[in-house]
Amino acid sequence: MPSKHQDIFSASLLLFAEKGFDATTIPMIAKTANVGAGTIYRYFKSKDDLVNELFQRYVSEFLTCIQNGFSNQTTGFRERFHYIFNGMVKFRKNHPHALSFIKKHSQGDFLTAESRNRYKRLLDVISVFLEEGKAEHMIRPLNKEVLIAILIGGFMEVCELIENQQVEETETLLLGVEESLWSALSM
Amino acid sequence: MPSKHQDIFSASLLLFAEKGFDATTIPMIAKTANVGAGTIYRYFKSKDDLVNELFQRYVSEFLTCIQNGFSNQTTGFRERFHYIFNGMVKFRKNHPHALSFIKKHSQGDFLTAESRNRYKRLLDVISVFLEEGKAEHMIRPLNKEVLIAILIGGFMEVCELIENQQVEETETLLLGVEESLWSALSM
Amino acid sequence: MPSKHQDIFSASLLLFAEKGFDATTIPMIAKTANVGAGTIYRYFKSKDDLVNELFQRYVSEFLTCIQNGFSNQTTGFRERFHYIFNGMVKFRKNHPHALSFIKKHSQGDFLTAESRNRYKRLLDVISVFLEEGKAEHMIRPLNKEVLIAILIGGFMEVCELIENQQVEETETLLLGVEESLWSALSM
Amino acid sequence: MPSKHQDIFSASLLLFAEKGFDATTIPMIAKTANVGAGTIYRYFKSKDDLVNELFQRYVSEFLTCIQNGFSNQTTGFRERFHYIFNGMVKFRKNHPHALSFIKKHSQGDFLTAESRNRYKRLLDVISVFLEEGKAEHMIRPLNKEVLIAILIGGFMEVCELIENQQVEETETLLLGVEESLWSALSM
DNA sequence: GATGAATGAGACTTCATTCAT
DNA sequence: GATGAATGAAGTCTCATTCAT
Repeated sequence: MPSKHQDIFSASLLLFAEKGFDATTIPMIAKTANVGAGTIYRYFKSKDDLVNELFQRYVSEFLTCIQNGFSNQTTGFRERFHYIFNGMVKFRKNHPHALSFIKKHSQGDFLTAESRNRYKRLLDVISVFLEEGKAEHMIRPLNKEVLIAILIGGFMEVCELIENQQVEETETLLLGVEESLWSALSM
Repeated sequence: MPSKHQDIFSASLLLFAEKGFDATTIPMIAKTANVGAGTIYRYFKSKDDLVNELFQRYVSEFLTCIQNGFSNQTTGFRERFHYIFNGMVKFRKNHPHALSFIKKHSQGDFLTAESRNRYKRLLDVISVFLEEGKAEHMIRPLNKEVLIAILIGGFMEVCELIENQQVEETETLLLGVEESLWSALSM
Repeated sequence: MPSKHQDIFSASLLLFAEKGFDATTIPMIAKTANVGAGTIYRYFKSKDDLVNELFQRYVSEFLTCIQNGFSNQTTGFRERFHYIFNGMVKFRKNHPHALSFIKKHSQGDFLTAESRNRYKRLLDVISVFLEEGKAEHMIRPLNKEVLIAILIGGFMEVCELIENQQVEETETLLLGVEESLWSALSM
Repeated sequence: MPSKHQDIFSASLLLFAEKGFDATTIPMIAKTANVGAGTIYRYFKSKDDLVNELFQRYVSEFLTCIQNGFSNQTTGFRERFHYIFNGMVKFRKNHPHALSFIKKHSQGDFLTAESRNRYKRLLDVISVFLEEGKAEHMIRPLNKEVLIAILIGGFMEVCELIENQQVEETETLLLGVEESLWSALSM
């Protein structure tokens, strides 16, 4: 695997997360990645292509992290939520900036159908959990989109605080946030 | 009555909320507002100026909506929260797209010191409520930035759903969201 | 004669002389003349038209001033030069900024054939004097264009100094300049 | 050898000299230089930057040409004037259009402090010569600004004639002009 | 007649993308 | 394969000119 590809990926993630797609220029990425501007076009067809590949990759990894919790086949909903939350936290740790990036770009006009699909699949996995919870009266009887909005909206906002270093990530903090979000969802 | 000014304001709000500052071009705004591109510059010094005026105006109105609840000098925290939430809901109704706009642009590089200040003042008002609640053990003992992130992050995300018509705004929905968010904050 | 016409004329002269044609905008002229921008178009077909009318008028007046000296039918060349020089000085006094204006705009692309013609006629009058002087070995045997360049170039440059108040216009100064320029021309 | 840089420089010099800064557009320069419009911005930060670089370079070269005459440490004023004049002529030959350019832009609003300074230094060198000459009663007792205006104003105007091919540059012509200007300055 | 709000052509400038080296 | 100089489409903004009031 050519290292340049990874360098470009990392630089893009960082810059897109920080400044957003439009405010990030190809020369910026090239400089941050220590490659020539033209080199980027060896690995990605276009800037749109680059952002879509990034988006798809990190959305998929996020999904994986969340699903890893499920594979345990735990039964209690509170426990399943714990695994989901843990997955989200682990993802955030393994991929700093990735959540900011996903949050900032999930509505972008540049996203392809495939990218939107991947994102939808991510939300679907959470939906399933929530719907099952609703069926067993463990989760509030709210529209699943709304529940996801509260969960993801709140969590991502907290992640941005951490990534912007406005708040320090501690065990206590995470436990508190987890409990808060669980309360928001559960009956 | 300077109708054009209002037309430009409305068109900008709509487009900025939908596509974001960078992805919205002056010709787009002009076309949506049914004015010539040059006309925009009779009313606003620059695109940056326009976005800042929009931002300040709606942040201030948002603040007003929230503070109107307080003037009642209610004592119970749950009740105070109800008024805050109501203020937010009323604001959303009076100014469709304004919340999406604020959410999407509150971190923009183009924001002036004054704009950032106004936004900070908005958060401060909520902070005061939360800190008082924490002092009386009504609100979870989490960092206030985190509490705000959960409250605002969740609420704004729900608003986007409504504005994108992915969810219908009903009395039941709002009550459910209010209860969910209160649970997220309260002990 | 409507006073507005004169107001616009004066304001234009001042601004064109100071900043040049391109750097002077119609709104600037309107403001300086205390009229609306649209009013200018009642009196002049276009900005080009305005600058051409100004140019023609002041070149013609300059020509008149110079020719007034000749009408005396003096015979000595030094004396005729004195009258020419006096005419130039008088013109400068009656029309501050007009010489700067003429100097700065005599090569402009916006000048019409008629404007160029008037300017040429001005130079021609001086040419005649110089050619006659050359014929009588009173004036240096240089190309007439060159003699004019030295005379007009030097004189105009001195006028700009006076108009920019880098030098005070005194009797002594004028006598000195006249003598200097006569020496430049005469044998 | 960055040929494009030179191409842009030459094209700019030509167009600025002919039409002036304001009337010269970037597309014009690009077309004349046979480069894309964007290319100009690889070499110059802005149009203002371009004109200032041009100005400083040619003013400095002009100064060098004039000072080369002085290094001979000649004693007679007439002889020193000859070297100055020769320097000016040589500069004109090496850099066609540069004198027209300098003349037309020496009062521009776009000039930076550094550009103005360079120009002032050029005039200062001539001033020193003139002041020394005045002290020894070789040069007319006129304000030095006025003397410079006559010398430079006359010379530059003649140069424009040559560059516009309204007059042919011959040895005889130059001797005549030199003599004429010397007469204008000397007692 | 007088005004100035409105317009859009065109200016300067940026930046995604290509291609010769 | 890697580079970055070169390009031109497109963005922001200005300003001569028009026209409803």
